[in-house]
Amino acid sequence: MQIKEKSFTKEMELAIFEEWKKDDTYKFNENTEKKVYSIDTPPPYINSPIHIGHASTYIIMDFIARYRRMTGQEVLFPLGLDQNGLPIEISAEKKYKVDFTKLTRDEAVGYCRKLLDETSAESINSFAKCGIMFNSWSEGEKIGDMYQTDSKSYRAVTQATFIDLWNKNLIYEANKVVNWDPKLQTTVSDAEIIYEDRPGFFHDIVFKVKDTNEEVIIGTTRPELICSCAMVIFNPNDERYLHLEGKTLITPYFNKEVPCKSHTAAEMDKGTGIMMMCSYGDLTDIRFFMEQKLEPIIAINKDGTMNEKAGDLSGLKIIEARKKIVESMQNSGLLKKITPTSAHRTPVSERSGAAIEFIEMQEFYLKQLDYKDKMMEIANNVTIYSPKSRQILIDWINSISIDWPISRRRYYATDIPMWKCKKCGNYVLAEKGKYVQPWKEKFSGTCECGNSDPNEFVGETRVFDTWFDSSISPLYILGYERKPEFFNKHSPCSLRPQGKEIVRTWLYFTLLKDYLLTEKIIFDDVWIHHHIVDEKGYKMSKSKGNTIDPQKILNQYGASPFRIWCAIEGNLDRTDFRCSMERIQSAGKLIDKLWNVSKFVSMFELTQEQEKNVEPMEIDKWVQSEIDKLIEEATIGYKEYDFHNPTVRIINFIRDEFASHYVEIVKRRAYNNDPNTKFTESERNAAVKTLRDSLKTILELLAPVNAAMNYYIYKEMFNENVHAQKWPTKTNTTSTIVTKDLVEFNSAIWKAKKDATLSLKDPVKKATAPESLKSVEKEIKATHNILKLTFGKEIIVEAK
RNA sequence: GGGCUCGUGGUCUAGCGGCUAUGACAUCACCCUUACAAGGUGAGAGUCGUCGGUUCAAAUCCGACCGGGCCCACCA
Repeated sequence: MQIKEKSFTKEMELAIFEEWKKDDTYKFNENTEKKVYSIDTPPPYINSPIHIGHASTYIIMDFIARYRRMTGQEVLFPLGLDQNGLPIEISAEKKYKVDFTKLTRDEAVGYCRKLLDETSAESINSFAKCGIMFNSWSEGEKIGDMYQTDSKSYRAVTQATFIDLWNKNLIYEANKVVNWDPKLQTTVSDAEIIYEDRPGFFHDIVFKVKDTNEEVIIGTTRPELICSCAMVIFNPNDERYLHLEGKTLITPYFNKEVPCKSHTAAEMDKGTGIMMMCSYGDLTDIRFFMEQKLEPIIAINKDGTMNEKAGDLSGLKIIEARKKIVESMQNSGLLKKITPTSAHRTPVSERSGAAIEFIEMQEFYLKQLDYKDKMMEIANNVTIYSPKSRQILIDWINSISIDWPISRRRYYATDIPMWKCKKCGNYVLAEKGKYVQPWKEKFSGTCECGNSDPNEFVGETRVFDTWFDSSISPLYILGYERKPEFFNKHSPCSLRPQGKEIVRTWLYFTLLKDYLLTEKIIFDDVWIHHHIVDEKGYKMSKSKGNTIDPQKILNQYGASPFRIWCAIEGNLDRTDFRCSMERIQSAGKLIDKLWNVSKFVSMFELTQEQEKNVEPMEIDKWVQSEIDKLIEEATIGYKEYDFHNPTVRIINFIRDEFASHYVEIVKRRAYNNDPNTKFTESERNAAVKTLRDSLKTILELLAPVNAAMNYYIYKEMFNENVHAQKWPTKTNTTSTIVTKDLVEFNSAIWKAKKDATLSLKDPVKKATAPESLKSVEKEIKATHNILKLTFGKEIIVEAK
């Protein structure tokens, strides 16, 4: 069919996306004999609409999926939605203006469900509008179906992995100092802590030496912790305090005796140079207490209030307690002065913004310290694109110092599947395969001690860290626990695509947990992407107001320019993309050429009879040999997740070689209606066949990126689905024409005509072309209307 | 504070020891040419972040510094 439309519009595109949703091409066939290429797509949080960073990275994943499908692989490209954890709860609390700590658990869970129902449709729709084709758009149990991490099925698998790890003796419960978020009332992992510069104040308070009554001024930022002070230290080189070595000091306000020692942890130029060690103001304190084998005095409760250890500060919140003790000490002269510190690095909960407190809690841990060497080996062996990102993972593994705390005291997450036997105090586990909620379900079974009375078991109320769920996504999508045969046949997962900022969380935890469960490196390849930043190179954030809504781009330009932009802007695995509407818009113009040249080529068709009667000329072989180079570059590039260089090459080829030179030269042969230059029927047919074959290959090569337009053209011209085609292979054609000679000669003619203010149709008096173009003599003479054409070393053009 | 990473015409990008540094977008000039004015042809625009070093030769290797980003960290 001939293409008539002036241009490819976003309306045509939307119609195609709707067609695709019904197209079996993208569905996943569980019983396939093909090699499976599985993509562990990052399940996005859908508590807010997807932003431009999501859109861009999923578009690149769609490139990968489309390319792999064409190479003959069965592509597993499922859509997952992450619906567990604190972000969901916080969004729900905000949106419905409720406080979960004041609700029943069922009510809290209800609000989360409500939020998720209201927001998920919008996100899913945005993906579709980008032309991203997942295997499925509805939730289900089949491989490739959309999944949600809060579904019964997913949670059952999460629970099963816990049961397995518990039985492997890899999980233990321990009373340890944890990072406590007093606002959310939960333990948080190191990965969920950020450090903020917050203003602080040194409070110079007065300690007294026990026997001499000498006053010692100590600077502290946490005066409310005086009650838990267990020692005072100064630097061994600090002559101001050397005489205090081994003395006993009396704390102010609480009048408790504490030892005074020299220790290198104290720095001479910080504060007053002498410091009190409390349990626990910060991580220094924790390490110090462990080192000195000091008994901690925990004075802060889980809810961020002081307890009875703090004397009359008991019951007050930390800030209130600080205020009270400061006022009181000021009045009694125990506090000399307050000076602001330079910005004070404060550990803050990433999710809630509350300052982290360090308290002791009973939590479950997954062993990871024992596996650091193994993890390092895995980090060194998994294939990472770009290889430079490997270092992020290695650095993180090196810095791990505690086991992974996997339990949380929140509501909307996977429930820990166990009960405690009231009789013997041991834990009993749920059976694998079914999602259980021990906090509202009774245990039916028998404890090792013989207890089988359902009322004699206490259901666990804690839930899992959200990374405990997300870290099994590659297992889940490959049917782990649910379809063991499929899983065994098709694991490990082919690709993990993800952002560099979650290497230490999602990537690390997945490699760790899935190794502990399967003893495999769970991924063949890991593709780590950088970020979409604003025009000036700054990170986009809602608070800065520099975010770009992908809907705006899609509504204004459609998906095609955006997809092209994702490819041509650079390699996202190596660099950030600066997002500008202007550049996205102009990216769209780059492929107008493909549309127009397709319109031209579609004017020519051959009958079956004519197809047999072709005699390629040298220029036909030349364009074929150039396309061979493109095939090679695209194949190598795409395989290594480089869509940038091949796309730029293909687009440039279409315009600078194919349209400008090949099409210009053969169009007279294709029309073959110039009485002065007649071609034979088989020469004419060769032109048409080469035009059509070349375009066909070009469309195939660019199909992963320019998915919709190429689909449209291909269907019109060749009546097939380009995305279901076999990836093109080289024809190994050779040509005597030197590309550079051809391009330079044509350019010289065009320039000469322009300089002589001639029309392109006007004749050229005489010209000398490079020797390698001798085989195209007839055609270049006709193309440029050259009256006298000779060949030599140098290009000479005499226009008039 | 430490580690990693990036820094190439106005903007983005290729190159990662060796011809006059690749290409795009934007800018300017001219041009309707049997696909294309949402186009074509051509032009201008860069001391390859800065400063040193290695080399016959450096955008490319090394060091220091500056700037962006990510990650980590015990400053009372």
